[in-house]
Amino acid sequence: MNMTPLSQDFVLHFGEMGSRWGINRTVGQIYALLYVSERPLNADEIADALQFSRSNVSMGLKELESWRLTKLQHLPNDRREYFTAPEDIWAIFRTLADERRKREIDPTLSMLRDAILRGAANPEDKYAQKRMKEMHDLIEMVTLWFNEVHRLEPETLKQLMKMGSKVTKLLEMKDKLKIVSGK
Amino acid sequence: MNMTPLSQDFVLHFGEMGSRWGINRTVGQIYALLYVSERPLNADEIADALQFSRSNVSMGLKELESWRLTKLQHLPNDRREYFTAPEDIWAIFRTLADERRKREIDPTLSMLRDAILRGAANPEDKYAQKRMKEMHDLIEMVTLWFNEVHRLEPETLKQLMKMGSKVTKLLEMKDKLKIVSGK
DNA sequence: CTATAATTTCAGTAATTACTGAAAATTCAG
DNA sequence: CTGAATTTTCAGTAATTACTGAAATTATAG
Repeated sequence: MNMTPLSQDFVLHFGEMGSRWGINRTVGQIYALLYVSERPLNADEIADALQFSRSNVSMGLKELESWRLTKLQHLPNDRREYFTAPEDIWAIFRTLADERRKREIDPTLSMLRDAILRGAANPEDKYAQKRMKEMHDLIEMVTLWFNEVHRLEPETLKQLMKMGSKVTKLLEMKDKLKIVSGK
Repeated sequence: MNMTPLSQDFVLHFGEMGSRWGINRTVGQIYALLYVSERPLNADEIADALQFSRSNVSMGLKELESWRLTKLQHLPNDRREYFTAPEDIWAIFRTLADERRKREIDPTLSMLRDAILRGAANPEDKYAQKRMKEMHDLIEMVTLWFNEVHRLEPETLKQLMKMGSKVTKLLEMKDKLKIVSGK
């Protein structure tokens, strides 16, 4: 199987971008290929399209699976495993955010919390703890908020996003409304 | 100079985390060290504290500079350059988000836009374009919103975050308020 | 069960990225 | 200017990460 030039470009770009994050080129390309492919692909087709060894594809798929970014299925009269990227782009976004939180944010928050609670004899440590607290609070705040926004329906989200900086005004309105309703 | 165990742990954790992102261990550690250090440090002090070669520190600082994450200053009667991390953690967060947008999001959006506008003869390309459009719209939406939120004052942001999922209710209130005020 | 198809593992190797020390370039006090 | 202090560059090397092919494992059709 050979990709169309359109898919080619997309796949290559994704490979490059992947390597700017922790994700390696191979994994990025496999995901991109699945993402733009309408029908499910098996490992051999992927290896063929991307010119990777079969074993490399196997490892890449495993990695993607650990990120919960692929779906596995079987076709009738075919023993091979077929892979797709989930349909709903919002779901993909959430999954990715979730995994990153689990792998990167949570351990960092935990480390920071521990560090902040330790005894600090010297002024250096006092200052370091102050800084760590600031970082901790920022991360926690952003994360908490994100978790909440996460649960919103795409429609609500779109609405919110259209508002943009008008949220400030909205917040003011909220206070007025409270007064009006007496609540 | 030797770090306290507290700073040690923080610096090491950051080094590890850095390498999960595109940032290398060295750069992560240098930044962490500056972040928890109350007074500015020169390159030799950094090299000494982290046990890196002087030239490695030089390269690391240059990298951090390209991310606009360090501030350079001079001390009286000292020719050497001294470095700090900016004070305001929100400012740091914004800078980081800005740079990532510039380096990762913008090129991706541009690639997607181009791809979507190309002619698509076959059904595969049609589908691929549909998917790319979905991705493009998601990224653009999140980015636009983020840009707006970005400009808000920390205080407003905190307020918003405290609200969390209540934003949905707030949106409903907004509609009611419109009716009440007749606007 | 058995035979074969499919997938995974893993040791070895290739490719990439990180790091160093020496040399070059730059800066600035005198 | 001059020369010492400081910083940067860069070629070579070390360390890490990615990738392959062969062998082992697992799954399933018959």
